[in-house]
Amino acid sequence: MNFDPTKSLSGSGDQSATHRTYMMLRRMIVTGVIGPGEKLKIEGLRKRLETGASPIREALSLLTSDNLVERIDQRGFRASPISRENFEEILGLRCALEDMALRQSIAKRNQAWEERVVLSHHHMTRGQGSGDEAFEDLHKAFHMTLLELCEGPILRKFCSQLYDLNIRYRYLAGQSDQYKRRDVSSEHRDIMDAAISGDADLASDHLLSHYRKTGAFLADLFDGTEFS
Amino acid sequence: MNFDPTKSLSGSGDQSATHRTYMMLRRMIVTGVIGPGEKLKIEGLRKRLETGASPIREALSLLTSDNLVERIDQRGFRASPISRENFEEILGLRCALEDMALRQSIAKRNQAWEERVVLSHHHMTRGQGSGDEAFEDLHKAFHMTLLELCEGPILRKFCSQLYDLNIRYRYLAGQSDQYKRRDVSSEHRDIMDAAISGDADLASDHLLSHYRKTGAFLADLFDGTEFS
DNA sequence: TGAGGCAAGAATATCGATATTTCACCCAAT
DNA sequence: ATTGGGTGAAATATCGATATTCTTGCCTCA
Repeated sequence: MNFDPTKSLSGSGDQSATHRTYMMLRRMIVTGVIGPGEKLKIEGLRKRLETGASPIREALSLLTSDNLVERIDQRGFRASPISRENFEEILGLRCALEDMALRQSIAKRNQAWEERVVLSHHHMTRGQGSGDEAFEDLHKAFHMTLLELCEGPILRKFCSQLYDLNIRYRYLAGQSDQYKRRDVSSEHRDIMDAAISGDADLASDHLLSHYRKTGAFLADLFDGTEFS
Repeated sequence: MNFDPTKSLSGSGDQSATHRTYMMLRRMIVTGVIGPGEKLKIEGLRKRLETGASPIREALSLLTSDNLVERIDQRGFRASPISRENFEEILGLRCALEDMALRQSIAKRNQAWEERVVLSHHHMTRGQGSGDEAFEDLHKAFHMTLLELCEGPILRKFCSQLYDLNIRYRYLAGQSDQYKRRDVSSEHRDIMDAAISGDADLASDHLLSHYRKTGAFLADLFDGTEFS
């Protein structure tokens, strides 16, 4: 007795409701549509996302391990709170792990990889005209491509998680625009050029300084007004 | 932090069924009761663990992010497979992250921490007579106590995850016994002494050599007989 | 004989409903 | 006035049932 019109989207395979829900919730939390510390009520989300309770609970469980959602036993879920300490830990870990991953990746570089790096950089440059979210996707793709050849999937996963956590702070600060306009292009180009030429030390320097610059920029906001 | 699985712990209420299920499944996978790559059928687990399908699905989702379980969209869950590459990545990452965490921890050391380290070491030494699982819990507690003061919870969580993944290989190799009997006591003592005296370099050396020794030992097993 | 496809069976994903638990508020008693 | 207890409302955790999807084995047709 159950017709779901969204389910019959021409032959091309749907993903599971859980996966859809996971992606939507993640985006909502990262972009700040759902604020830090906000209570995530099943019933509310059920209506908002037009799905049942089970997919939502599962998606939230998944997000828990991404450190985007906290589970309070017997008391539901809430979006992870933010804090200066949290931000600083993310930045520090990110620098350490991406440094490691980038060096491994460069060590194993080959032509196909170099081409993918150039391409993703190009796409990102092009995407500066698009909306914030579209640009951020391309931006992430570029950074992840740089790490693509690193030793293993676990490290890549950690980096990806930390990336999302970091981006979240940028969205919350509402500075995504400003960031895009900052002269970040040259920083990206420096990283890319060094990586492709195989100079791991230089590439890592550029990468970390890129992160720390953005980091210092955001850290100031904590001293400013908001941020409970 | 895990007490007796029977629910009636005086006064303090039960944990949720999801949490119980999570702990049980995790233990079963880590200790090899559930083998690598094994299909995890909801219905089977439902009967085996005497609970409903929802808690099991949620527990499996949680385990997915610990890299102990893989989710195959629309095709259920399976215990993560093992491989030499996977093992080596775990070992390498573990060395890198625990090195970092241990140094941070030592840098912030204080008397209360030193006492906890000594105590957990003592408990571990004592526990060598107990069963494998009991000893492994104490062993983990000791190592995690060493990292207790590190900068943040994310790093600790990563270390804890990697620890479990590593231990799993030891169980799968069926060498937990042998490990216990190896002269691991002196290695632990060296680590502890260096940590407490504040010599981060020395402590880290001891810790990493401790891991690598065990690592080399296990790696040989891959060349030996089994391991699908 | 082999490839392709259909059908039955099994397993998953999801829904709706219910039993517990928690939370917020009010009232009484000191 | 403040604390303690109790009550009702809201939300969660869990269960049982159903719709969907995948798998496997068999049968037909070239």
